Amino acid sequence: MDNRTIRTDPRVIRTRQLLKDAFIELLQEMDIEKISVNRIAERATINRVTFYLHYKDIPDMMEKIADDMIEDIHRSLNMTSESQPMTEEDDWTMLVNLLEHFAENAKFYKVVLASRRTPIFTERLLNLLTELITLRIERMGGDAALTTNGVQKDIAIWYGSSALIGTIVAWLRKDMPYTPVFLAKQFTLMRSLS
Amino acid sequence: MDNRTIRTDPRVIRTRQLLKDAFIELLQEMDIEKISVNRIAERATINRVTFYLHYKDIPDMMEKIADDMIEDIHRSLNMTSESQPMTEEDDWTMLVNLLEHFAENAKFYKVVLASRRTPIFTERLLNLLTELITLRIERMGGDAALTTNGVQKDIAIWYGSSALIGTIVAWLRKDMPYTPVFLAKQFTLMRSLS
DNA sequence: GACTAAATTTACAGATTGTAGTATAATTTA
DNA sequence: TAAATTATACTACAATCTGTAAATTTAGTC
Repeated sequence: MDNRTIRTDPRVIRTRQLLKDAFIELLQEMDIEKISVNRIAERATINRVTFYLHYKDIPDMMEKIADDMIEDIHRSLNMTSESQPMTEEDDWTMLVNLLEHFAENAKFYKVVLASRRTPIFTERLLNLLTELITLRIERMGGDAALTTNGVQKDIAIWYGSSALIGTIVAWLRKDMPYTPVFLAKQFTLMRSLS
Repeated sequence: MDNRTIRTDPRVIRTRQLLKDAFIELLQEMDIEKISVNRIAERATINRVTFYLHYKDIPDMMEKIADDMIEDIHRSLNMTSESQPMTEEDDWTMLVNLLEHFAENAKFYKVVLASRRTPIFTERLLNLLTELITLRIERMGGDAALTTNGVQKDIAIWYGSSALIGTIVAWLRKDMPYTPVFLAKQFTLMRSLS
């Protein structure tokens, strides 16, 4: 079975859809560690062996579903023929399109992005940074309690903490090409607005 | 065994350290799905049954290790007695302390935060957003190619893409308390600097 | 040295995994 | 429409993993 090219056979489409739906359902109900091929096949009313005709294992299935997700998002962006030449207008449109795409498929995205799929460590660290940034923002905006420069407080917190942890992770992945002090300076430069 | 309070017995400390080291080692070598209690115990030169004397299962062990991690980080911050009263100076110091703590324990953090523990979906989306933001930044700074306002380009990209995806995830978790358009406006307000 | 608690050893039932071979059903093509 | 192709179902199997139990040995504490 040529996995990515030939898949017009309605049986293939149906089977994969059933498996995907079953997997998303199960992700809502339990942690991923508890999801077995057995359970997925059972929920999908598909024979377990058939699963292996389509996917190597569960991680492989997740990769394929993620591939489809990226395709969907690309479509939702309404990219003009070439992706290079873009105006500020297009920039705004793309961002809105992206967010609306998430809103329309919120059920799916909430499960695969926002449920407890976030590994425990990143999650804990994110919580910690969120606390710290909350303190910092509340300290700054003693008067402008709720909004700062027209930015909603909670959104600024989400933004700042995610940016922080994400940058740290990227920095670690690249084997720390900058010193801690340099990176810290960069942080202060970038968040000088919020 | 009172898990968090009484653990002065050197045997307990030794066993948990061996289990933790073995787990971190295995995480470097293979995906988490392939890590079994069997393998951990084997690598730790500890009887498999002993694992269950300390942890319910692997996710439980990860939680406990994450607890310890948060404790460590808190210590590294050098919080002054009270955490509330802080100056801008303290803010800077904390940030530097945090980054230096990561640098000192990079081996551990790189494995638990920066290896492929990031779930496939978030990872894929992060890659996509990184591409988009890279385009945007390169478009803006046609002249100021490498640095914008003194901010390193790659760092600005890490920062912006992480902030974007993190905010979206938080927004989804909260069941989208803002409309897509409103959220998009907030994004433009916050990144108006970068 | 006696007492206490942790770790080991052995054993077991139940579940999961991945693969194989054959049979049946659905789809496509000539 | 009939034949050829391909997907799915069914049954079965060995290997591994899980979680728990009981009895024993080892190490630490008082």
